[in-house]
Amino acid sequence: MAVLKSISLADQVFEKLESDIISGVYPRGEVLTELKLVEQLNVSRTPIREALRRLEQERLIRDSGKGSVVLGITLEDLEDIMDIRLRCEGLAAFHAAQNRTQEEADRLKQLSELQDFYFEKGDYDHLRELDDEFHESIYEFSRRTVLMDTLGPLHRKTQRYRRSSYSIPDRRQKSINEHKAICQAICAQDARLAEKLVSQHIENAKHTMIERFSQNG
Amino acid sequence: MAVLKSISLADQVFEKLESDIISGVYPRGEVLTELKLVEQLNVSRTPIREALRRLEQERLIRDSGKGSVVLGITLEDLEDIMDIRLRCEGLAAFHAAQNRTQEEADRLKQLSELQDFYFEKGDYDHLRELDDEFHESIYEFSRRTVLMDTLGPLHRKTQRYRRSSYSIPDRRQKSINEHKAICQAICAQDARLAEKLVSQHIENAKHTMIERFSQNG
DNA sequence: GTAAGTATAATTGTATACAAAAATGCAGCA
DNA sequence: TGCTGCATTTTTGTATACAATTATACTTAC
Repeated sequence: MAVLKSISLADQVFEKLESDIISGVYPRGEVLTELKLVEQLNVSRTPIREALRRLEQERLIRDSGKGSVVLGITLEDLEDIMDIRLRCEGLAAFHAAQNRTQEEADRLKQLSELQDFYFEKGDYDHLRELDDEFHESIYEFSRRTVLMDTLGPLHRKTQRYRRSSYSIPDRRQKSINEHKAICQAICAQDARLAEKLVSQHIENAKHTMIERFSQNG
Repeated sequence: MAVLKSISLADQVFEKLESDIISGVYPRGEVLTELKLVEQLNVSRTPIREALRRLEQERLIRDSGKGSVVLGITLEDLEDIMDIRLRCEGLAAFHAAQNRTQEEADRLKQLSELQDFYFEKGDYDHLRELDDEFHESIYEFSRRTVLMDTLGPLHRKTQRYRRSSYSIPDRRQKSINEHKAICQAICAQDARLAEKLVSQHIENAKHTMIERFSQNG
């Protein structure tokens, strides 16, 4: 039978806090003390401390000497994150086009088709999840650990903003089409084209996000 | 009197291990167990565990279930690191040129002049330290936390390779001159020029490093 | 001699205990 | 009333204790 790997409490706490900070459950400026988290999460301080040290390393919180201050992702952060992705994510696509296996190419094609399906159905939550998986897959298929480890966390940090920008019908349609073109380039192992298309895709996504959030404040 | 901030054991352990892994004291593949580190470093498991979790987050080690396996920085990693810096460090310089204070401009000018001085003296260890500080200063002066937090760790991870490439006289001289030009652009608040010069500088540095290490293996 | 099984070691995960530092609050006194 | 000083509480840093799991080695039976 399949052995389910038990995930440690420390990992669970990290994942929960990371997700809650990125999604805004804990707003910027909120102070997290170890004791409060012990009560909220019903685990001892040890796994909580390990999770906090990792969150610090990701700059999602800052140690203030008296509790950890939530930093989260500001609009300026978002702008820089998208600037970095804009410049580097094409590189991941370049390597992915070169290093992908046939199974991985099929998987990408499948993801692209599923996006069409859920778009027709109007299931936009599912659509956004597929968007996440599409980009994470490109990192993974590049087989470059530095790119994966650099772009992965940056991508995850855009979650809250991405969710919102997916509510714009026009952008939604265009994004799906861009994914389709990227998928074709990677399947055809056209590394240069894949690189160029991904850069353009991120550029477009950046402008949509920034415009949307610059208004709302 | 000046109050010396006491650094926690966990931070000390992290800094020592990070430095030792990056510089190659612990070679790739070596297994670090908590108990061994307890004996070597004479601290309890708690601070050691916190340091290990942070090193994992930086992908300098990997948890194997039975000890932490040292990953370190491979030549492929170096190539990707330099590719990312090549694309993004100019952006940091762009913001630094716009956001620098007068004191920071002066500091940069001072660093550049010190490099001339130690070059004349033939003190190349000191020269490399100044190189480090020059680049870290640009990240800092950009006032962009995402860029600082992305480029800082990547830059630090090149340390071992950088040290060695500084032993090439020709590159040493050119590097100093490039720094001087970058410094002038930032002082003149010419953001576009600073961006371009930094990109070229990293490109040159990358080629020197890769060439040098591709031979030696 | 080999294999199986059991006892033992090693190792990590989690909780708790204890210490030190800093903040808080309260009481007493001017 | 307002301030000072001490006690209390809060909070983190560090060490240790205990549990669970897995690897190791030894012993015994065949």
